[in-house]
Amino acid sequence: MARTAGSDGSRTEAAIRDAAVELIARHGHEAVTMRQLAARVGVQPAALYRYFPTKEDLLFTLMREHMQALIAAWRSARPNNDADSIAALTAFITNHIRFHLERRHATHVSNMELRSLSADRLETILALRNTYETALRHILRQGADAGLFVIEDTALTAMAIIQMITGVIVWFRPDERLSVDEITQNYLAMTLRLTGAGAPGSNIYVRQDAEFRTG
Amino acid sequence: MARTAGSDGSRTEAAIRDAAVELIARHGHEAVTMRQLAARVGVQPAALYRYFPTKEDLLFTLMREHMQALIAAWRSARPNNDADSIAALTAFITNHIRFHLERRHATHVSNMELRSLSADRLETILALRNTYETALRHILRQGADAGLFVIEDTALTAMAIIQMITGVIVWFRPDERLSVDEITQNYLAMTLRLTGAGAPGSNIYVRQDAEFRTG
DNA sequence: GAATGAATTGAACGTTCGTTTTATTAATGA
DNA sequence: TCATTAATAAAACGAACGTTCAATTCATTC
Repeated sequence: MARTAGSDGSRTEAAIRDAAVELIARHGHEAVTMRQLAARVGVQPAALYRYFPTKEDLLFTLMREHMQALIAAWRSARPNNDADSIAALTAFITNHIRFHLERRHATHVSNMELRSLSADRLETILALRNTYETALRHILRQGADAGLFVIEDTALTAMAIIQMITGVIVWFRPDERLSVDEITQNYLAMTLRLTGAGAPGSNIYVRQDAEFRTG
Repeated sequence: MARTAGSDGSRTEAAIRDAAVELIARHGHEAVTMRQLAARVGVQPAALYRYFPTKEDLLFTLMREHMQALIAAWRSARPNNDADSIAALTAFITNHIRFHLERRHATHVSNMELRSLSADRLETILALRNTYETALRHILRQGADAGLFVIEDTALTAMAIIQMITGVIVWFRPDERLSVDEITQNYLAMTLRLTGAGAPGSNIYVRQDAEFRTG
């Protein structure tokens, strides 16, 4: 046997990516073998090496493209510069949760498999992550400066929010009793309270809460 | 060679546990080899099998004892039943962050290596985790019933808080610019706002924030 | 319809893995 | 002091690992 009937390089590569994301998310990069991955795709192990030179290259490619897609998604979703900080934060939370719920497996890979990367590749992924997180820090700082937020420490608050809203992929399952919209609205309400967007003197807290309860 | 001078079973076992927690936290369970672990401890690979029958047994033991220690820590730290929900939540957050910052490596192992466990052992660890998380859900529900908290969904809020306050181990480093106390107070303030403990009509929010800023 | 390149197989390489077995030495207790 | 037990070393096991290479077949082009 050799080349199989109907074989197509671009289709095979896509199948490898899809299978790899799912397998690595479930079992971890170290635990997934090239033979296991090949079996899932329906090819022989050697065929994988036509598309990715090493096992780590495959992992790195998946992670880098996921991070780039996340940054691109935020670039499309963010409001104009003249929007107020609460609108910007709302857009950030909404985009983040939607993006991550649509790509639970890929997010798991990008968050959990950093230690399987070589030093310079780790640096690349962390730089992309920092680019994304800086967007949130900017929103928080602008809102705090404008007196809209109550924030003790911008960097710490940004980490706390990121951890909280990314954590949704840990417990969310497709058959969840709450819809994606309900979950998003709920996390948004919590984030706005957490940032003091509903602090005394502002009516935003009450409005948000009422919206959630009646929606 | 055979038994070495000064060798002591209980000391060797403790050394294996310590080295295993650190290595697994850094590289992952699959990536750590028994030879690597033995070298770190300073014994031959075969010596490990006197203390743990298999590699997975070692991992499971570390995870189970960590979860049991976490539950025990909360049992000692929790206030009386007649304490109000805000005091209970404060105690929970404070205990959680202190415990996790003291055991960053073990927490990493318990949170990240679940997929390396067999089905029934996974169930055991998840049951322990559920026991712990139920304590938080109780606090949130009691506080919401008493009108002290504003919570849309108890289970979801509990997950969000757990993710947020456990996430501290991801970015915290021993040389952090903030002290453990500062970090704890900051997370506590965020959690109280998130749960609406500073909702309009309550003066708790303002008090907490002022305490943090002046402390 | 022959030539050329793309896609894949099948087999094998050397290495490393978790684990087992056996022998040997150090500590312990009568 | 002498048997006994605890603690380890040394060596080896078969299996599985990531990866390579030559051979082979399908698709495409002229």
